[in-house]
Amino acid sequence: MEKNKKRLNETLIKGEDSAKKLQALLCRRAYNDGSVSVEDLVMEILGSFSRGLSMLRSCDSGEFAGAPASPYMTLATSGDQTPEVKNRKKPAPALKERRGCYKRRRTIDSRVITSVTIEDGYAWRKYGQKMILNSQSPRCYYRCTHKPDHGCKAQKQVQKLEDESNMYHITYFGHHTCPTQNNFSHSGVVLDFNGGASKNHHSLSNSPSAITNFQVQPSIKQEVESKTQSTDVSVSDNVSSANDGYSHSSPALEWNEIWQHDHLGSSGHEGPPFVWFDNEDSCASTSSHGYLDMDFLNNDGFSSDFLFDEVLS
DNA sequence: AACATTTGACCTGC
DNA sequence: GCAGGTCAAATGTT
Repeated sequence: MEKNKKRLNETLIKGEDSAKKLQALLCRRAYNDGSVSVEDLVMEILGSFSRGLSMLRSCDSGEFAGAPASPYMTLATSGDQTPEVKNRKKPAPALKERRGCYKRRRTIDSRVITSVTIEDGYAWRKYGQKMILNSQSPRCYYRCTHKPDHGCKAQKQVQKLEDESNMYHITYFGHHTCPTQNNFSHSGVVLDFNGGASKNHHSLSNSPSAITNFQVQPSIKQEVESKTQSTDVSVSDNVSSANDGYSHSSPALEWNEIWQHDHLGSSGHEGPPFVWFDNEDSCASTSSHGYLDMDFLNNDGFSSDFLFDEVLS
């Protein structure tokens, strides 16, 4: 176990070094196009590594081995909480059960993208919105629409970037386990984002969690919005899950309602490349995020070397 | 009626 | 105590 700890520590140190090198390279590039947000992004990476290393260093007495592998809460069993938990701080409400216990946002198993639209081909249900410190735009919280019926644990947070790019910082947590999840995920599919800067093609993994159907064309969307939901495995059905039959409120439009002066995603916007990271520690602030020119999506298990090579190529 | 979003309160970690 | 994440009642939409 101590050996594993050492290896993990070495891995994180290596990652930290890589991020520092990336910082030096990207910052120069960022200045060329007038953006400094790349620096922020790299700072997040460095921060993640630093925190991870700090945690490792702080638990050198064997507690690391016994620490939970995942900070996930078992929400499904929240009703089984001990009375000590349920009655903490305040007396139980008279007419209803106390809310289930929940943990603060877990930081593992998260992926971050930056996009002009918050649509990604899945059906999401908004369950909260919160103003974030030092951020002019609220952060919106979504979970998979199919959570109640299929127990899908996928969640995402969406926050509008505060620059003038009308882009959104989207952080995904967990993976879709619902039957209507993405159906592009068979291996061999190659996405070609013609958003301008991107030039490379990348085969997608066949991971069911890989979100591969970004940038649904508005025309397609309109077509499928009128469809009834089915379980057929097809592109159209896959797209239809983005709105899941609720054609009245696409996420993009919803956002326009929140920021009435925004005009995102409603004018046939050609999909730009996304930033896509497996994130070890989701960022807490998106005050000035930008985006990298990156056109691949790879959700599971890519190495940091691969990621950085792609960015720098 | 059934589903969605909104929003204030609640809860937890730092 | 604060900030972020979640809950759930109220409300809106179809």
